[in-house]
Amino acid sequence: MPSEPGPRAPRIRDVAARAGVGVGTVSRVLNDSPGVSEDTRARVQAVMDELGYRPSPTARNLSLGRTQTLGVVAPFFTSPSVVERLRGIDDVIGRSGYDLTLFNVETPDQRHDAIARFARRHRLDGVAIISLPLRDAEVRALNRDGLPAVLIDVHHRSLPHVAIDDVRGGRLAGEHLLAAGHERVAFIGDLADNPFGFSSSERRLRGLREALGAAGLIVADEHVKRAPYGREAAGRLTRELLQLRRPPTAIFAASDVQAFGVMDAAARAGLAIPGDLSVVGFDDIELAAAIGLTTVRQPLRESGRRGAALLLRALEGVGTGHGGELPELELVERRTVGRIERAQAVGA
Amino acid sequence: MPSEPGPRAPRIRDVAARAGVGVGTVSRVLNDSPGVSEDTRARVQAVMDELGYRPSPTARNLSLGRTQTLGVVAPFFTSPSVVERLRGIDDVIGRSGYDLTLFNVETPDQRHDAIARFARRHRLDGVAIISLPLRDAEVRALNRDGLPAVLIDVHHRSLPHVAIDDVRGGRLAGEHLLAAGHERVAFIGDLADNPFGFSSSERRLRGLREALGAAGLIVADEHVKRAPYGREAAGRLTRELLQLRRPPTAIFAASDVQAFGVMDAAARAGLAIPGDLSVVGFDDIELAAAIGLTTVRQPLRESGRRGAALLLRALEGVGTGHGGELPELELVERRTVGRIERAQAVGA
DNA sequence: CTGAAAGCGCTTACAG
DNA sequence: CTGAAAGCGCTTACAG
Repeated sequence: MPSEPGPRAPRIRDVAARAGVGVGTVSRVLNDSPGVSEDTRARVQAVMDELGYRPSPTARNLSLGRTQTLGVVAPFFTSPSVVERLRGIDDVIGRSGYDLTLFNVETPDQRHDAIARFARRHRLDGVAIISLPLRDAEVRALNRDGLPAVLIDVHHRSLPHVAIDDVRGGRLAGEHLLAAGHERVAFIGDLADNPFGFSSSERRLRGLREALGAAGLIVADEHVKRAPYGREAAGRLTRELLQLRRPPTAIFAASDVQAFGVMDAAARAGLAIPGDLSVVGFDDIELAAAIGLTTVRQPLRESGRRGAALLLRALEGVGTGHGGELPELELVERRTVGRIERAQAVGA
Repeated sequence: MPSEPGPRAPRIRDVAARAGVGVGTVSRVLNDSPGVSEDTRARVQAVMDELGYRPSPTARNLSLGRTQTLGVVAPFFTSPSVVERLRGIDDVIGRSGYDLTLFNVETPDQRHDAIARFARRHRLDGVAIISLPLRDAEVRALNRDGLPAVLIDVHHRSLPHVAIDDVRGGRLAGEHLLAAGHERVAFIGDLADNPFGFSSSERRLRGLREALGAAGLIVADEHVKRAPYGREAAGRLTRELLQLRRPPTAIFAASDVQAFGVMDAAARAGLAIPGDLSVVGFDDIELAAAIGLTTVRQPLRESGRRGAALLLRALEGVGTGHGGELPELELVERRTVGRIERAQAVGA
């Protein structure tokens, strides 16, 4: 232990005694409640300063029936895109007086734990859930407990949420590739039936198919590859694609992290990007720019901000409004897509 | 609001009444305390299940004088290296029964806020502080309040901490570059006198100097550049270095993120890496491998695990033991360092 | 304007 | 083995 706890911290009653007032009065100056003469207020304040008094949030919360802390449930909270959303959440929660408690979910079990853990609003005043579609039973539990909740990166008919149009994002990627002359486009994404219920990957694939379809093209079945989220897994899928008799000329990855896996595998296979293979990612995380990855930008940080703002509003009992429109998705053109006819490297 | 709060959640007294026992007894079965007949225990348990009873952590904590939550104070908690450490912390705290509250520090003000906010152990049972050297007054405040604290990525003579030998890390980078024939090695790091007090950057520079010094070489003053942490800033410094009359043949960056800035600037300047310029980073964050960056690996995630374990031990009142030795630093050779004599690109 | 008291929902000696 | 009661440190009607 650093040292002896020392004399116990002063409580409200110590302040009251020393100031010669009742605890109620101290509480009132603490809370800037009206009905305290300027005189006593000053005196009490002085004693608080002198004693270095700090009210106990725990006691306060018990009395008030709240916890003053908000939870964030996120799968793989250390993945770059989740981190960006977290940053957005912190932008607004950080200065709100609420504490932020993290519930990391990396296994289906943890998912269950997390949700059970904050149930009954005994622990949290509200919760933001990132990228995890909720089951009906879970939504009912939240409602039953009156626990305000918002969803980020997930659509839901009865809960406030902020989400993007993934299908459109996939279409943007497809159209860009099409414009560059690609006709054999592959897709690398998450498992369609993953234990967390992520579904954005499939929607992005749908968008890609729509874009190609509008040009009379299809995404060949052998060109659609799925694996658990991650860079290595994406690299593995890429190797499979490259060994096909008719390998794709371009790969659209459901996330930048997966796109990096593609680039990695291509490099190891001795392929130049974009000379031999083009790749488009999704997210536009910070490193995409550094690497020069062409990708579909989604407003990650802003989604966190909106979600947090929505949560704060729900806390005040303001309707279940949805997040409003997020900034549009856009394709950010960098250095990983080459024109297919000329078969020559573009840019550096 | 999702819906009406519904009937209020059952309290311990409701369970007691329905089970025909006193609240003390319910509390005892709740806490697996001895001295409850198997009979009553079963009966009480049944009622708890029936009512869906969940004890209030707030009330429990007030009664017990603890909060059951641990804090993590981190600068830029969304930077890759901090995220890795957080992940390590979560590895061990996640299954400990403690909640994790985040205090993000991106400005000197926030630093002050964070430390004031959890003072007096009213809010937290313990705290892990990442990369922020503590001032003496802050350490005294922690001690006075009896708030267990551990430091990660910071050395301290009286607080449990886990840190690496940055000087040695710098030396590893220098020796590797030397072995490849480089004699004009530049350094890009954080501001020596930054508002947060980071100091690892300077120690890494010292190590670099030692290595070159041992070979009778020096790091030219004009080859030492510092800026606030970040990719763009590192890119800016790189451009300055490249415009020198005698530009360096290699750059050692104090972190991988900064190394990416170097690579970015080099690419924009039309320089090939490692053909025209070599670069060595520090950290070995996940993406370093994807990009093929040669770097000094430090055990980021493990540092979080050790720090958290230390904190847990401090919570149990077990001495202030230091983190023990972390896995050794090692230089991970990839594709960004070329041999200087032959002046030819190495690898792909 | 201000104090005494009850209440928030637990835990834990203290007596049976 | 078990219950009644005090206590954790606040807040907030309720009476002055």
